[in-house]
Amino acid sequence: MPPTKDSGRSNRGPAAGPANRAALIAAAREVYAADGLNVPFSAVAKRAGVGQGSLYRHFPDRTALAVAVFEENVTDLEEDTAGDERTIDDLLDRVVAQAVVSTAFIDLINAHRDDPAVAHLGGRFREVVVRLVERERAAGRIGDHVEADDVTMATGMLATELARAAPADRAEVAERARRLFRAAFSPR
Amino acid sequence: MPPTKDSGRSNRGPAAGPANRAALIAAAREVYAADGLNVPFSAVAKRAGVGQGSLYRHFPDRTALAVAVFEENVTDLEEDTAGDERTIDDLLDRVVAQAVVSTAFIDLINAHRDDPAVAHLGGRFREVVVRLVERERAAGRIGDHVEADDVTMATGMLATELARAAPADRAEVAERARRLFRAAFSPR
Amino acid sequence: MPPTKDSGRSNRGPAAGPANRAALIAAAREVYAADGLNVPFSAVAKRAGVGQGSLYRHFPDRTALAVAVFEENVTDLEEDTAGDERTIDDLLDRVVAQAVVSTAFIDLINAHRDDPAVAHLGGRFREVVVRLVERERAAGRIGDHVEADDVTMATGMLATELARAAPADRAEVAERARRLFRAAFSPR
Amino acid sequence: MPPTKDSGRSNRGPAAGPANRAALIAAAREVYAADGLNVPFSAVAKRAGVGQGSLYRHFPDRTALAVAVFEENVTDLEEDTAGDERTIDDLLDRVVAQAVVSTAFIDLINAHRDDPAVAHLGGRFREVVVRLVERERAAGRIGDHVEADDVTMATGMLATELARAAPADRAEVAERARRLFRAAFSPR
DNA sequence: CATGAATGAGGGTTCATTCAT
DNA sequence: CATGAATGAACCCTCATTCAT
Repeated sequence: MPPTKDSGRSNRGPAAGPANRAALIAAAREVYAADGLNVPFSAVAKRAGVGQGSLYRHFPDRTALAVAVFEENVTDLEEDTAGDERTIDDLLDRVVAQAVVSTAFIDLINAHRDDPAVAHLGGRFREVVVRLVERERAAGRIGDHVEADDVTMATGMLATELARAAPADRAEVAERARRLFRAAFSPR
Repeated sequence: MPPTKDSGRSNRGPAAGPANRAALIAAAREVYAADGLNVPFSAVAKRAGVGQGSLYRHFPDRTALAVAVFEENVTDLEEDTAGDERTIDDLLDRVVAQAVVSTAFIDLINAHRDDPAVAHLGGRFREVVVRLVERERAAGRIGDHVEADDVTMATGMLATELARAAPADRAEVAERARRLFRAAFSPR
Repeated sequence: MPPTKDSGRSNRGPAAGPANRAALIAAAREVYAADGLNVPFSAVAKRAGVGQGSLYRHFPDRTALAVAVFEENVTDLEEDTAGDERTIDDLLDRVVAQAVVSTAFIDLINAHRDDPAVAHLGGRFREVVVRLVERERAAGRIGDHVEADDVTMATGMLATELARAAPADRAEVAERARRLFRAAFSPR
Repeated sequence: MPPTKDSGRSNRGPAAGPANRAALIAAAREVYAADGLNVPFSAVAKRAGVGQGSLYRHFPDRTALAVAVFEENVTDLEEDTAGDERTIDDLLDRVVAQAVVSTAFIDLINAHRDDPAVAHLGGRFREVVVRLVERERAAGRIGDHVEADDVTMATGMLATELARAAPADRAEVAERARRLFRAAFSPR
């Protein structure tokens, strides 16, 4: 059960902790984007150049890792939509850019809606959307029939559709989907 | 009278071929609807009351089985939309009723768009949509901006969103999504 | 996920089923006796020359395997004690001969006393003891204070003590323990 | 006054050495009694509120820890049986109270009978038993056939039987076993 | 042509042990 | 000298696929 030998990169010590955590999050992003959501969990550790045990220490399960990944996204998003200039279109832009990770998160949210960490994150995301919708409605850029939950749902659909498409088709898919939602949201 | 030995359920002989095929398709529908898309492939055989070998004989891989399942759906759909009374809303109704299987099919289509059987089936589905869109547009029930591919995409989004939702939430999700697409398609 | 190649001994077909089952039981006996109770479960499969999957098919968990092993012992025991000549000493002889397996069974019984298969087997064993105790008491070879449960407990203690001892010490341990129990059971 | 920075619980410095040692021994007692012998070794460190490294520094392996734990028991026992009033029954009382830890020790003794620390401890325990047996025999409370090794063996059997039993059954098991040994040891 | 057992690679998770700080 | 994160081998179990009967 101990490492049979001292094979290669050894214990870098506790100092490596935060770096490992960050590496794991980055690796998760890359691996999900490259190989989809069904990669072995351990592939994340391998990609991060980190032992299996460290992966489990930092993120006891898939959900925890997804939460960490998405937490960065949401934080970015909050900062980015803090000002008054952001629109729903900007939100969809971001979704397009993060489609695969977003889909992973949405799947996990649906599977673990009771997990408090997940719920909290979902709440933060919804807050962003609420603010955007209010602002856009006030500006008359979207119809009164549009609710925040409609935009949230559209966000999920867009992400999923992109994650599903072959990379070559993504631009076209994104364009079509966004036209669809623009039509759905526009004032009547 | 031929000897009818072994009237149990073992080897029912060659005559069982077509019956087995049908049983497998039905079983696939049930199993996917009940337990989602991640059930072991072998669960289909068990549910159908058929040996593993027969499953593989009839359907060499998951795609082949999904194609067979969806083929029945498309055939139904073609028959059902042959007349003049069917609308896009009716199409979405059917999608709602078959959400989980539809999602499976969509995933497989995306993963095997080169498989001729898949392509053919996709073509048939698209034909149905084209006809519907033409008719609805002629009737002035949808806007001129709506293309068949928009409806196809909406179909996939709806199915996926439903397959993803917890069973208890499906009614609400379906309602919201359909409102969204109605708004997107309505004449301006 | 499929066998990468056709590496070595391939599928011997369903006919190998019963033989595999028997081989697994025999292997379990050997492995437990040789390496104690903490061997990896998979070692049994390896020793039997059988795939992991087959082990799990025949015996879904450790308990099921232990039950099967001990079932043979109990059946033997029942047959052997059917006549009138058998004594408690003979029972202890058998325990000595099967010490390690007996210990495994006792441990599992204690861990899964609710498992019906385990309970049934325990009941059969107790029956044998009850018969022996009645007969011995009638013959005046043991005291009236001796209950079947005392003998059952002694049986377990003897087995465990032997399983624990180094092989070289077993004869001495067996001798001492049996003297101890003989003293405990003898008429006053 | 020296700077007492970091009064939390991190690195308490060299002074914590003996305290840690004692905490680990106490933790081992608790953890084994509570969760049995198969807890992760690291659980002891966690329970003691001490780093993994300190556990390994003080006790390089499981045996070393078990020896330390049992050493306290034996020392207590020696003190307690120094006077003239103690009986074998008192010894068994103590075993009952310490069943799980005793079992752990017995297993380790059997696995490492060559380890000098283990041997020494075993010797001390045996000394206690020898004294008790002599005294009890002189008092006519046990038969001449009883040897110290018989009592030692009974001790181990009792501990094991208790450690094995479900907590709810322990009282009954203890009662039956002690009756058995009393019968075995009583003068003829 | 059906059956269903056999196979074994692979992914999940745990935990003994080491070692940088 | 304490800390506690890092490591990775090992075990568990599942399930896709094959193939003797």
